[in-house]
Amino acid sequence: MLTRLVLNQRPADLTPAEREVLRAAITEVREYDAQELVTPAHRPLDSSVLLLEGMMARFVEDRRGDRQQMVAVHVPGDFVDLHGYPLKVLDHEIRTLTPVTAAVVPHRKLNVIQQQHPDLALKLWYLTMLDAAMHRQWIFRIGRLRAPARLAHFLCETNARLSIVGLSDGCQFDLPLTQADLGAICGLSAIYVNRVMRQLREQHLVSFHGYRVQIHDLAGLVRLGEFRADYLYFNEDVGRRVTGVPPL
Amino acid sequence: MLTRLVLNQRPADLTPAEREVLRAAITEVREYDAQELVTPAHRPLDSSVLLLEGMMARFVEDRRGDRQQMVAVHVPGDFVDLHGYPLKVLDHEIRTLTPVTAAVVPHRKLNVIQQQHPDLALKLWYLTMLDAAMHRQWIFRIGRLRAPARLAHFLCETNARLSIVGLSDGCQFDLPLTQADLGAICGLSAIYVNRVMRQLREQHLVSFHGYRVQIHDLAGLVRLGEFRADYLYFNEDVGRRVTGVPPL
DNA sequence: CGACACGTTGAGATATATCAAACGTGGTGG
DNA sequence: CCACCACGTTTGATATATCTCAACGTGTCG
Repeated sequence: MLTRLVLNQRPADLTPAEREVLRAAITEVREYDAQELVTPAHRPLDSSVLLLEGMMARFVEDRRGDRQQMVAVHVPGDFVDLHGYPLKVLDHEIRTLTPVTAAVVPHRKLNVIQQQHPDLALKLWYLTMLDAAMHRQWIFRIGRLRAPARLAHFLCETNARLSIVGLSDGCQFDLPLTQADLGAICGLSAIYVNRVMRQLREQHLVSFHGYRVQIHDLAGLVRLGEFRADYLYFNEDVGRRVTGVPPL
Repeated sequence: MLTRLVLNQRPADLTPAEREVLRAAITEVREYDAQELVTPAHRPLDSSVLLLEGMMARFVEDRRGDRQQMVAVHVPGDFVDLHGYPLKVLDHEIRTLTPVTAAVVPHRKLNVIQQQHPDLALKLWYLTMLDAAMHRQWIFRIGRLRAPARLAHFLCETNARLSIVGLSDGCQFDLPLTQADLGAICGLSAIYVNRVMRQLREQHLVSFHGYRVQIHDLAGLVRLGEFRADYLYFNEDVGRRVTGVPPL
């Protein structure tokens, strides 16, 4: 089912009826190439996209437009630009990182949900608040952590998010990002990302094979990145699992 | 009127009837001292606060709890922890920076709005999306800008936000933050903030007298900080004014 | 085969942090 | 009234993290 992923394993998980309402709001499923612009900045929007397969990201550009800061990475199950529904116009752009399959939900359908399904509407609001919580951790990551910890923190977050949608087995997952991308995420230069990744490898925390990440010491990575899973608002057992606490 | 400030000068400004509904949801007006904890992290909440006078801020703590990253600063008119309504539990704490007057809105009142006033509920959602947009610019500021530009960007944002609530005349405002606070905002050490502030002063961009900021060259500050006001979602004329574009 | 994107390494430049010390300032208690 | 303290600011000297430039390797794809 197309909407099985949304809010999965969170306290505010959707009811079957709500899933059905949301599913019915999808008018189209679209395919995108890698590196394709999905939502431009500063243009009025009339629909939002729900990511089914592949990865997408959001970018804030600086004045010259070359050096971009990534402010969010999206995995399957994310309602990528749901915030475009209340905002109408975005302050950043959204692009695919890989080939993508995504469901389109027109804002007129969301209007109906907002008017007639207040409980579901609240859960959609909640969903956008999860994004905001992740934004705050990105600020913390870049503002307070040194480069190795930044990478570690990002890898922990990504591992956790991929875990609950079945795209990480808890220590191994695909991460289709170049070192330049990781730099745009962590506020580092691509070259320094390279050196820091080597450090992490030499400390036997993670290794990288092509675009595949293998975590060798999750607890160590969590410690280095000062990662706490609580801001992802998973159910408790999930939170424990993704921070390397062994199951009871 | 207590709610006059909310969403003021934005396209989604409240109607008089909506203002009245929101005003009626306030059960109490509370006073706080400076540096007081208003909302702890990781505790269930049952009300949110609307800031009327003074300034507040939100903090994400690192593992040791000493070095904190500020992720948001709040000025009068901000619905500081409205996001606590959908989230129920916060991933960060909220403290006052100055003595504060704030209105308390219980979540049970927000439930009624969510159920019975979908248009107003959407505007409240919108309000939390403005916070998220500011989070994204904080990420950009810390991730892509050098220290002088970070300070400049933050000062531009704060000047703009204070302007629309009448607390800046466009080039002068009170900013009750220590240099250590500015460091916690910009991801810099307090000592370096001091040196960078001197640079800004020597370039005749801004000067500081106690806790009063005077902007001498707004256009220059905007350029240095690569500041664009669009993410604040003001009406157009306001946006032009706060970026130093002279009135026609 | 050449072009191109990405990864890797080295050397050197620069931005920022850290440590230490001195200086104001306002408040507080004697 | 003074002595004192806590707190914030300012400055200098030095350490460190990170960036930039340049070069080279590798795989992929036309």
